[in-house]
Amino acid sequence: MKSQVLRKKRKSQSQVTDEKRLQEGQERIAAAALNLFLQNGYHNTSVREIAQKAGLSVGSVFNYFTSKEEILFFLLSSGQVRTEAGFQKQRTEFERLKQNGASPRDLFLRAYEQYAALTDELRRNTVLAYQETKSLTLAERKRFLEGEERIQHFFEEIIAYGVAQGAFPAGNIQLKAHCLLVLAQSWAVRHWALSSFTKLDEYLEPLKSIALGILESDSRQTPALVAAQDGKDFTLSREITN
Amino acid sequence: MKSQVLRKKRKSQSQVTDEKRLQEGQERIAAAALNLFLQNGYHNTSVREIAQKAGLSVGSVFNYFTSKEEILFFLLSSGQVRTEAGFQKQRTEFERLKQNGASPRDLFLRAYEQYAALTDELRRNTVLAYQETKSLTLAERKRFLEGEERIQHFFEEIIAYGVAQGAFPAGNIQLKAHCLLVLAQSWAVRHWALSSFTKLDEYLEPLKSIALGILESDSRQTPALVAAQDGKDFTLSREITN
DNA sequence: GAGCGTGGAATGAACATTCACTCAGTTTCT
DNA sequence: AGAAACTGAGTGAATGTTCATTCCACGCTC
Repeated sequence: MKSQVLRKKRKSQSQVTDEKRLQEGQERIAAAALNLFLQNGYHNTSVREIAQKAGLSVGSVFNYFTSKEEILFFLLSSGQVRTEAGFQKQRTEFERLKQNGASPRDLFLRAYEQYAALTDELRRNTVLAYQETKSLTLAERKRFLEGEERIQHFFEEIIAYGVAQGAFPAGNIQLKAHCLLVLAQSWAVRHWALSSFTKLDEYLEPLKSIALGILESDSRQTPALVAAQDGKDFTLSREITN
Repeated sequence: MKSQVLRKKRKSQSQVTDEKRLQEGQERIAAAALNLFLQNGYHNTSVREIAQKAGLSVGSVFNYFTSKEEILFFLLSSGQVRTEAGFQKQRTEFERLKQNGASPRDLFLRAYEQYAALTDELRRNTVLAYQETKSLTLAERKRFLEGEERIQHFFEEIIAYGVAQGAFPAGNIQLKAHCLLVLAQSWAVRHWALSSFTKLDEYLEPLKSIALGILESDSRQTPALVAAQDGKDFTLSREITN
């Protein structure tokens, strides 16, 4: 089990009071921590290492953050905040373009480009989030998932709009939105497998036509199954569920 | 930094000698550990908890594994081994079907189904692998990535075959294979976002037509960009690279 | 300008806790 | 009885956090 109970209010003594200095210090420490976390993982990184990398003493770190955990929060939620900001921007632009009579296809492409740019920019935070959610409180974890859900819903909306306009065939909208998000995120998460792409744009360009392909596919019609022997015969052992 | 140095040879005393008993014990402990690791993460799980869940004392755990880390290795590489086994099976069946003159489309669908079944079966191991790679030696980490690369190459081969046969349009094969794998894996990794699907088959059926859509799309032709203001204007701050 | 007082910030040794791992003794099996 | 397996209190190392002390920049007084 774990602590995750007492999120104590900031200790009275010895906090850095100057707001600007505090922020700068936090950014500095967090930047050092992000590198170390990505390299070695949260739990394999000691506060001493963070302090050293940030050019501070151990004690000072705790003038800027009340706990090591808070550094992780800071990193993850700053990613979250920026995602949210970008998302809001997308939303308003979407409405604007819609009013201007943009085609569903263009609406989608624009939104998808923006989303991809955002995940690219926050690539490192995203990877960290995926790897370290287990180190979060349940509540915090939920918040993160909700953020992503909101974005997925947004794409579902865009698709639904296109369907309503007759631009895309009907089909499982949730599934399509899921696929689109996953493919965009895979640029961050599975970067290593995309050796032949160096810049986001190189990846995004061909991805866009794939994405359009997904939108235009009718995922209700199921392709014929291949007749073959039982596909599970390489099953080896059961797993215990809890 | 970390330990990850001394992979000591098994201690002389008090190991479990009976091979069968040893294996059963390991499976039992590993199963308990997998649940805990998935629930709380590797580092937030103590050996005591594992022992308790497995119905053993702490000491006994160390009769079956020489370290906590070894339990993690066991879990990850048993997943790896099973993936590899399934993969080999796929490969031979692929050759067989190809000899029998199966269409590229059917060849692909069959392989994709099998791969999806495999990732579904090993869902929990896969998630663990994604979350805990940071706890591995560099060498171990590399091994895992190589395993996945091999599978991606396999799909690239299948696609290339289809292209050669004139069944699929040419296009960026690496990218397509990447997308296909990511979508299949997302069933395991992003399970929570697929609330409306309860069984793999429900997900796989519509996914197959999406996958075929990807294969049949020509990802070289780029869709027109939407004219709009700079898509990066919600950039907020730089990240430090190391 | 020299001396002094003040308080915010930095420091790192010390503390407390957690936890992987050991081992001497006990139980179970044959 | 003897071997094999199990047990759990004990050990030591690692590490998050604290806090008494030091440092330093600034303003005040004479």
